[in-house]
Amino acid sequence: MTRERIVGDGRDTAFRRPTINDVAALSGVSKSTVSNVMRQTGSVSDATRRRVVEAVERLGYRPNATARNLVMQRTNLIGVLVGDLANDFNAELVKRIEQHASAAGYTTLVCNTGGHAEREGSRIEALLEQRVDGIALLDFTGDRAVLSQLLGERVPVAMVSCWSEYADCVAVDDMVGVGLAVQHLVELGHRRIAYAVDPLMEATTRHSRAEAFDRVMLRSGLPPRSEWTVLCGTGDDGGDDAAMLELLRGEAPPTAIVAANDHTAIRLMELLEGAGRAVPGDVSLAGIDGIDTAGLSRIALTTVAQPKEELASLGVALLLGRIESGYDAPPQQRRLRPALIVRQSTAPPR
Amino acid sequence: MTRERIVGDGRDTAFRRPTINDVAALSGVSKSTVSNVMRQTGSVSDATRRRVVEAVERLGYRPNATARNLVMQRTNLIGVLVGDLANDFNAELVKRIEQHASAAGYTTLVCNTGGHAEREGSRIEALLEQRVDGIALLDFTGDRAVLSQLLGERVPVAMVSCWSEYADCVAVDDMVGVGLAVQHLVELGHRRIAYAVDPLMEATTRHSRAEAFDRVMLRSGLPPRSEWTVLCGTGDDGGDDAAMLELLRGEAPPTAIVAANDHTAIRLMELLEGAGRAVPGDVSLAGIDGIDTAGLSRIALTTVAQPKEELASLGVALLLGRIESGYDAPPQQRRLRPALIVRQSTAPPR
DNA sequence: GTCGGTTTGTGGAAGGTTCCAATTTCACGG
DNA sequence: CCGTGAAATTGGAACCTTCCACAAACCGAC
Repeated sequence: MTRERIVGDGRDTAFRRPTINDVAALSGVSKSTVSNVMRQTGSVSDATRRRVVEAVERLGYRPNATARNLVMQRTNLIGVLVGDLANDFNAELVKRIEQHASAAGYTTLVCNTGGHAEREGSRIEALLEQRVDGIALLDFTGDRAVLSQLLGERVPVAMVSCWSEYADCVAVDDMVGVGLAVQHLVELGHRRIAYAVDPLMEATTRHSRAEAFDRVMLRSGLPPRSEWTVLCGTGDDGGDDAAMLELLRGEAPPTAIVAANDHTAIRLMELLEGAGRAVPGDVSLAGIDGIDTAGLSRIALTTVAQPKEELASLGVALLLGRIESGYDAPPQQRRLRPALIVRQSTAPPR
Repeated sequence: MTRERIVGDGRDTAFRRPTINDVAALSGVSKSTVSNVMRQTGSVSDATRRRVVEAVERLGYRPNATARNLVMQRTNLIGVLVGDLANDFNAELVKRIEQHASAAGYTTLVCNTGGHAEREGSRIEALLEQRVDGIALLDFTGDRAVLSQLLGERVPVAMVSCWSEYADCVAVDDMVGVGLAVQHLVELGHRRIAYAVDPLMEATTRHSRAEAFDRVMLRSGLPPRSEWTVLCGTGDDGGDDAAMLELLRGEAPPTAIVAANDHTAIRLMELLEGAGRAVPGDVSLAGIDGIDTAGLSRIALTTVAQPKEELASLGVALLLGRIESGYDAPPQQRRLRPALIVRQSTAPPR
């Protein structure tokens, strides 16, 4: 039962975790009975149960999930793929997803892709090798190879706050969200409105919000101008903050900016004020997401808040539903309604 | 090789992932050879290798990590326990830890404990069942039962930004950190300095910073007053924001506050300004951690920044070191030096 | 050809569970 | 005391790998 000592330095003894067989031997029953006791299945007499429980405690036995996973073809693990955990919105979402998942008995594997398709692919590969029961995608680079890799694998996938027609999805209705922001600005009197894109943002959402912006502007009788859609960023991410400043320096510049997400809106707020433009004095600024930081009174960013809690709970529910009741069912897609939160970063134009 | 159809609705066919045996059968070699090809071990002829690789691709074979884990007694999984992922500092740390771990071939299991010892215990239990190779503790409630549970398990543990004499640790030197903050305030002319505690904060760090504060104050010839150490919080977390406001309303109130972390400092900034106290006009405010939000020009919080990148990389290095070169070695403990970042939330007293 | 040595390939055990069919034990009525 | 059905218990197969000792094939030299 115990192995021999391995080395001579006197402190390293072969250490073996107790197995179900050790428990069986100590309590004088078969491993099947121990298994039944541990899982509370089958029928075992009280006396036997007590003896087994005692042996379990004496030995400090803990079932080996690895072995269980192998035989059950089930790991109770779910993977969460996120672009940038340092983005408040993602962090909050992941936190809530982990909570719901663990309440349902699942443990969460988190992978940060940094928005690189290559990394995304390799992390998915790792998740699939670990035989996760399902994957929640919070960010998706949109890389076609990755998508087909995933779809070809028959692994349940739920997209949370992003979108694909082939998988279960839950996301905010971007037409409504962007509409709320634009309408608010229009009501304040703005006519010249620019749109700031975050190059690091998840691809499907990025497109859908950008498209929504154009449609909403048109609907408000304000034909969008393509040069007023600016990719903002520090440079190494493919965006160009200078372009936005340039735009504001031109004649008849935008009097308001809708940013594709709060993270960008707050960066922009820094940028503008650093360049001597007051917010909302010179330019109004609205974001999307509703991160906590936007609510600080010193930031006071007007934003279209996503219902994070519903996003997380519905996302987990969709994923677990697919895991537990079969892979083959038409994808379920849920659109949630966002809510406008008006703060002090927006005001009537000069 | 393929199983029979299962149900009659015509779309659900028993699906089995290909195993190493399927590959072996298709390519006409033994599973051992397939294994050798996959792991690039042993010696296999070019011709055979090609045939195997082709079969692997045809079948879409992916090694089953579950089976491998079982036989290798190794999962290449590490657990990360964090109190609150929605706290910027933690999110950034987790992100970096995940990066380092995955670069080293490990996948990361993230658990959010919410600061509850009970939840902490149950999440650790889950991690141990999954047979993670090691656990990184970013937050530790300090619960003794949990600690002994962990220490009794012979599982490698590294504490990142928290401390225990029994495990590998890497954290900032709190005496130095708090010292920098206090010294800065003293140099500005403050004599009456309060200390704001975050009740949700990780226990060991909370104590060490609180103790450091007292010692540093004493050293500066400013005997700390116990009623000036205030547990700040919304109430449901055990803290009491009102108490801090009360304190400021008294006579000869503190002219400066050191907060145990940036998160609390920023909350306090909101609170104070909401109550009509200007920062830094009426009260100076300094935090600890150096989160990104503190650097926003509208927040401009003076803070003692932790070297996040070193914390993460060293933490992972310590953990992997212990995993890969033996459990029994004296704990390694590393103290890093924090750095003061002076911004606009601190100024000379009135 | 045969011999030694190297390269290449193989079969089977082990790893720790769950599940199921089969067996043993038990309690009770006849 | 036997038979019966239910309750309790058990042994072995299966899950999919890795690893190791061993076998087969091959090669060049004599």
